[in-house]
This record gives sequence, C-alpha cells and structure tokens, in this order.
Amino acid sequence: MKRRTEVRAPESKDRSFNPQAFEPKWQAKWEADKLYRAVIDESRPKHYALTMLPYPSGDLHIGHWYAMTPSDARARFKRMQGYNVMFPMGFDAFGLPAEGAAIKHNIHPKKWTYANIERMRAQMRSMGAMFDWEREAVSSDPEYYKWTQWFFIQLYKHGLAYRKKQAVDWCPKDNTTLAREQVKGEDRVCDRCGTPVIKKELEQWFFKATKYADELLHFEGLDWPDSIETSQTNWIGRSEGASVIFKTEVGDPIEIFTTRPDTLWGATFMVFSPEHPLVDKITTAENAEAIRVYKAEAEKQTDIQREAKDKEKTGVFTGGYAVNPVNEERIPIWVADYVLMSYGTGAIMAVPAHDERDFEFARKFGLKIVPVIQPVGADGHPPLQEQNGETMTEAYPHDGVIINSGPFNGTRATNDKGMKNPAIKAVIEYLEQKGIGKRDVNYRYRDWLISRQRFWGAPIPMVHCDTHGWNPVPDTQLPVLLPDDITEWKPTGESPLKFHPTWKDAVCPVCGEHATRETDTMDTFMCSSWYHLRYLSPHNDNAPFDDAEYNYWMPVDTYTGGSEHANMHLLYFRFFHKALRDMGITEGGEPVMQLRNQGMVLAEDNSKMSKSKDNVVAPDVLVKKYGADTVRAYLMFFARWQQGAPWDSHGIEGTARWMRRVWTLFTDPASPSGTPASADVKKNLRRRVHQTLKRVTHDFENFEFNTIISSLMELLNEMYKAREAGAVGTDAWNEAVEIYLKMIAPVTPHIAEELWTNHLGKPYSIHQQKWPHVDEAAAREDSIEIPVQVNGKVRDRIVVAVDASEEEIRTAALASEIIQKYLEGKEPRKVIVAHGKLVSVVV
RNA sequence: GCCGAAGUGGCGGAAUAGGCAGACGCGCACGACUCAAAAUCGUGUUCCCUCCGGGAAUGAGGGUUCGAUUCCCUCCUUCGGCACCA
Repeated sequence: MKRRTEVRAPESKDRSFNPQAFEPKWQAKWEADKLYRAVIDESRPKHYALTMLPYPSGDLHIGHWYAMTPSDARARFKRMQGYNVMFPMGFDAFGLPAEGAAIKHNIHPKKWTYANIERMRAQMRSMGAMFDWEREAVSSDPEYYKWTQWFFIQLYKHGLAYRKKQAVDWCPKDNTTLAREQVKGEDRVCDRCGTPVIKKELEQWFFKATKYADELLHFEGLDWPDSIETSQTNWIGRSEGASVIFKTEVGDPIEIFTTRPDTLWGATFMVFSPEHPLVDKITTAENAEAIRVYKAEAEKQTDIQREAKDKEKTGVFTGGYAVNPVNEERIPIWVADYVLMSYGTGAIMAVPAHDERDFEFARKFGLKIVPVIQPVGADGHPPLQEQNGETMTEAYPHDGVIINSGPFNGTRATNDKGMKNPAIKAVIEYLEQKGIGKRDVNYRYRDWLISRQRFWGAPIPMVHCDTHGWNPVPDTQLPVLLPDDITEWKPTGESPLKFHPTWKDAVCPVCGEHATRETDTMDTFMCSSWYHLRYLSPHNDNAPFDDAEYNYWMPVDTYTGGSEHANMHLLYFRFFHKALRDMGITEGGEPVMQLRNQGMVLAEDNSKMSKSKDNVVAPDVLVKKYGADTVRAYLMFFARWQQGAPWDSHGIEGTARWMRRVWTLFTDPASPSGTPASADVKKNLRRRVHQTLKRVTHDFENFEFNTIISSLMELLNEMYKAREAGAVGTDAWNEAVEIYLKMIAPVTPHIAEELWTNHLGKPYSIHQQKWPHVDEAAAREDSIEIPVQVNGKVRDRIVVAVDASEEEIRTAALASEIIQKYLEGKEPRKVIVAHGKLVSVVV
C-alpha cells in the first residue's frame, strides 16, 4: 500500500485552503501599499485599460463581474509585461432609477445613489481587481458635473450645441424626451423602459453630431469589432446621390434628394411629406379640404405611432404640378406620409418604374409609369423582355440600359451605388453642367437631442433673458448645482426643477437683469462621453483634466464593455472626441484604440437575467462560498468571453476543484515516491511549462480567456504527474512552480500572492513580478508522432525526430507494416509529407 | 427585406498556418477510500455496427484539395442591429 510521506508544514503557515481568510487580507494590504496606484512614468510604456463604468443600481450582479474581472486579469497581465497600467473605475451616477426610488421611498435621489455607490464599492473591492481608487470619478459629484456643464458651454460657444423646435421622441412613461439612438426596434420603444415612444413638437437642446457623420464612418487605425463598425456605419446610413431642383408651375424651386439620378426621366410625379412647407402653397382650392384632412390625419398618426410595416400607401393629390427639369414634363404633386420630413428635403421625385414604394403608390392611384432602365442579359444584350409601364407588375430596381432618357439612351446602368455607377456619374455631370442639380450625400444620422425633463442629471448651464435670449452661465458660476431641498420628483413632463420656488431664478450674464435658468438636465450619455478623461485627474478644479496626464495616458489602449452601446455610448463618445479636437481642447479624434465586447451571462434556462424573474446570480453569495479567485477563474473559463453563455451553477465546482488542487500541490509538495526524477521527467516538465506559458501569453493578448484556464488546468495535471515521478525539489520543478504562480497571478491574484509570498517566502508582491519569458528551446518537442493517412484515412502513426527531413519521414511512413498492408504491394501514386504534421499516401 | 455574428457530444467549449475532430471542464456511469455521506483519487463516456475490427460524423447540399470544423458557392436555423431613408 502506498503511503504518502508527510512533510510537516512550517508552523506559521495555514495548510487548509481558506480563501475567505486570505482574500480580504491581501486586498487590504495591496490598497494600503498603493500597489495599483498609476502614476506617470516616462521610463515605461503606458497602457490605459478601461472597462465601462457601472450605473449604481444597488448591487453588483454577475454581469458586472463578467465584464470587469477578465478585463482586470488582462490589465494585470499587461502590467506584468512591463507596462505602466492604469485601470480606473467610477460610477455613471446620474439617471432615472434614482428618481424612481425617490418617488417610491420618498428619499432624495442623491441619498439613494450614494448609498448604492458605497455598497457597490465594497462589492467591487471583493473582486480583487487592480482598480486605482484614487482616480475614481462619480458623474453626479459637483466636482465632476461642473465640467460636464463646462463642456456643454464649450460646445455651445463653438456652435455645436443649439436649440431647436421639432417633432422629437418622447417616452410617456419616463416623461422625457429621448435621443434617436435611445428609441429601439420596429415598435419604436424607449430603450430604458420598453414603452412605445410618441412624437412631440418641442424646443430642445441638440448637439451637432451630424457635422461628424462622415468622419465617424472612418475606423482606420482602430482595432474594433467588425460588428460595432458595421452597426455604426448602418446607423449613420450614408447615401450617395444627387440633389435636383424641380420647379412648381409658378416657378417655386423644389429641392429633392435621390440616389438614382439616372432615373430622372422616369419621374412621373412628386410626393411631398405632409409637413412640407410648400404643400399649402401648391394646393389648389378644390383639393384644399382633402389635403387639410390628410395633414390632420398624418399629424395624429405620428402621435399614435406610425406603423410603417405592411401599411398600405395613402396619399392625396394637391392639384398642383411641377416641371421635371430634364424633360420639361408637367407632373402632378401628391402628398403622402411615406415621405418623411426628417430625411432629405421632405420631398421626392417618384420613379414608379424603378422604385417599389413609388410603384405601389402609382398603381394604387393610377399614375403614369415610364420605364427608363431596360433589363439586359448577362452579356449586356440582347434585351430581356420589353418593359411596359402599363403592364409591368413590379418595379425594376436593378441594372440595365437606359432608355427614354434623351441624351443618355444606351448608357449602361450598373448595380453600383453613387459615382461608381457610370449612368449615375454621367447624369450628375450633366445636372451640374446645366445647373439644375449636383452631387450630394445624405445621412440617416440625426443630431443628438440631449435635453431631459428630469431631475437627477447635470443641469444644462444656460439662462434665458427676455432681452438677450439664451446665454451660458459664466464659467466662474459653475457648477450649476442641483438643489437638495426638493421634495417632489413626480414626472410631469416638465423638469422637477421648474417647480422649485427659487432655483430657476438667475441673472442675465449680459445685462444683469432677471433671467430664468434652463430647468432641463442633460442626457446621462453626456456624462459618460468624457469619464475616461476625468479619470486622468478626478479632482482637478481648474480644468476637466490635466494636460500632462492626458498627454501621457491617452488614448485608451483597451476598452471593454457591452455591445449594446454600439450606437449609443460608443458613438457619442467618438463624436465627443472629435468635437473636443476641433475646439482645440485635445488632440486626436478617437478616444479608444482597441475595443472588445464581452457577451452576456444568461440565466440557467437561457433567458435574460432580471430581478423580476428572480433568476439573477448574486456574486456575493458565490464569493462567500468559493472565494473571489474561483469566481474570477470560472467567469473566464465557462464560456467564450466575447460570446457569453447561460450560467451553470454546477460548472463552477470544476473551477473550485482546480483552485483546491493548486493549493494542495503548492502547499503539500510531498513526493510520494523515493525515486528521483529522471532526466526525461524534468525535460518533459520544462517543455510543458514553456509550452503552456507560450499559449497563455498568446491567449491573454487575444482575449481568449477560456483557453488560458484550460491550459493551466492541463499543466497542473502534468505537474501532479511530475510530482509522482519525483520531480519535486529539482530545478525544473522550482521553475515550474514559479512560472505557474506568475501565470495564475492575473487570473487569481489572491491565491497567487498567498502561495508566493506566504508559503514559498518569495519577495512580495507577486503582482510586481515580470511576466516570464518563453524558453523556446525548452518548449520544443524532440520527437513527434505523425499520423499516416492512406487515401485520406489515418491508418498508422509514426514517431520521428522533430527535425527529421521530409525524405526520412516519407521513408519511415512507407516502412510501416500497416501502411504496407494497405498498399497491397502497389506503388503509391503520390506521397505528401506535410512537414511536422502528417503524411498522406494516395494509392 | 437589408446588414452583421454564430451553428462541433447530454452541456460549456477545444482544435497556432488547410493536416490525428471532441483538449479542458460540467454532467453521467463504474470503481477505490468510508459504518455512511461529503470531499478526494482512479477508470470510462460522439454515434452506429457483426464491438476482433470497422464505418459515420463539425446545421444541409455542392465545389476546390492528397486532405476541409477551417477556403469558395447555394440553402436552412438561431441571435443581434436597421427597416417606407427616396
């Protein structure tokens, strides 16, 4: 019977695995020692690792851990690689839930928010992350929103913030306006609460984001996920085409935008949006009543939701006519709600032969259809069936040869968009020559509406005077503070600040007379558009951030967070940086070089976790049961990080087992056999150690966290075998132990420190050690097993030296008895030797 | 409808550069230890067959190749985004 030789542990060391004891101990020591304090150090390369800051909703949930702890592990890895790493954290602390709580519990939003922050700070500390808490920024602190307001004023002064009345999206539940980005999906619901939004005609503050529409489409030099780039590209929705001036019969110009100027000769009528300013002027007396009714209907419809899908086209004839500028045709002008005032000019030329919507409209109202593109065969001709406006059953929005179009007949129209299409190019040149149109580009992207009729946000720092209109609050009077003495937050559709007895009273900065403050607050996405800059110098009272800090740390090297922000935060803060650059506040137009999105942790039944469904996994409970290291490691292991997966509460046991096995091996290095390790055992151990190191290093770089853990598990299994073979105490063993602990240090920082400093007595701290170097020679295999295929099927395996020549491998493969059997005495037709991989014999 | 991502055992997933499919872990089964359980350790675990041995298999079908989870084409499914955008 095998008996384990006990090696007595030194008295001071606790041999039982008790992470609940040593984790808080190390957390406290690291913080006391300012181990993770990030200060400018020109002698080292910097690495700004950023992960999205949370909203202080009450408790940290598993999703926060999933986002933050692997990001922390990677930041730690970078730090061990020699980078000067900054990994800050803060709170996106303004927002609606605080007001909800205020109403429900009759507590000031500030009180609720800061109590939550307290709680979440403690929960975050239990992660053992390398957050530099001295850089913490809280967006609802006056010292923070002073600068949010200052930025607003800068944007205003540079013409990038303006006030405008228009139909805007309004959430009737949250009682506030929303930015276009915050309205989601086919049903046009509020991103926050899921209520269908309505339209309201209101005067609001906007940021001129569209000024950067084109620049925002450029991602050169950025290492961002393709999915985010395409999502933003789609959102911005760039269309290349032409603007063309039509005229009414009396000569009023009507500007339209089209992506298909090559079909101009096929424009047989025009359609105006019901809100188009020219509608009343062109409407004839006998059509006036019908138009009035239709406009009223349309207005009501925008209020109750335009259900665009499957809706049959409606419209009314105005009685007015326009002149097609290219062929002087007199064409009727209709009004229909399928033309939107918010895109292009609110008027279109209708080409029913080649546009599905116009076709449907023309058929319904019996309007003329003239084909101007003739379909052709694959080789350019002969023409396919002759098209006929009378009989065609659907629009033909494809390529072909131009017909019925005067000078352009016979021109080839391809399926290319914009100037790449020879037909479009030719027509645009013609239009420009004649002075009736020009090349033009339109965007789907809208300016950012930032006014919110809510209390818990940064007040918009503007005052209104009857004589001098809107003026910014002087910088010396910033911040415009939120009042503490407010008791009513009920959303009424107007800001609660409006109902405060004195808050809105101000002095006009121009004349000194009485003025009224803007009572709306800013969209909280404004706060998060620059938080990465506030981390640079969170307590600077003279500037939003310190230039020296900016110059050293920016841009952010790695940003991690959820992809749900693709068209919101991730677009807003890119816009913000470009605006800052143009205002001369910063250099560089992009905030973040590398972006990675983690997936989502779903509930065990594959549904989304939510408080209402009571399926939320609480990290606190897991930390109590397993320790933070196990939770961290499991979150890195249980799924592809960038993809996410349903939670598996059994699965964590495997990671917990690994942690215990790590503990056991390193605290009880007893060698069960007396036989010393052979040279082979030691060599093999070193090989595995350095192979693992190579892999782990690669996987950290590439955010492949799950395979980091599995490689470490495999190596641990190897080390147990090496221990059995008597490797303990050898140089190879000692090296393995050291490298192993360094490799787990970023993943499981507490156990690594406890074993390193306490049990092995190595110099504190393991988190100040250098990442080990791969010994390529040690990692190399001496001999390799190569499969031999006959006609694509593996029939035998041969073992050859790693540096065997192709000829040697071929000879060895053909020498195999099994292979010979399959050859049945015949000469192989072909033998392919894939070097170091495989031999393929073809008979 | 358009754009994007993804489909591999019961489950999460692995597979440097086109070269042994299923690493690692969960779960399950059996065994050791135990009065017993937990913990721990060991063995097995893609499917099918006539189980010595062989065959099939990475959403489906086709192609390129000596060789395809990997590259190309067509299709299906799931998820995400956009959607009367002229």
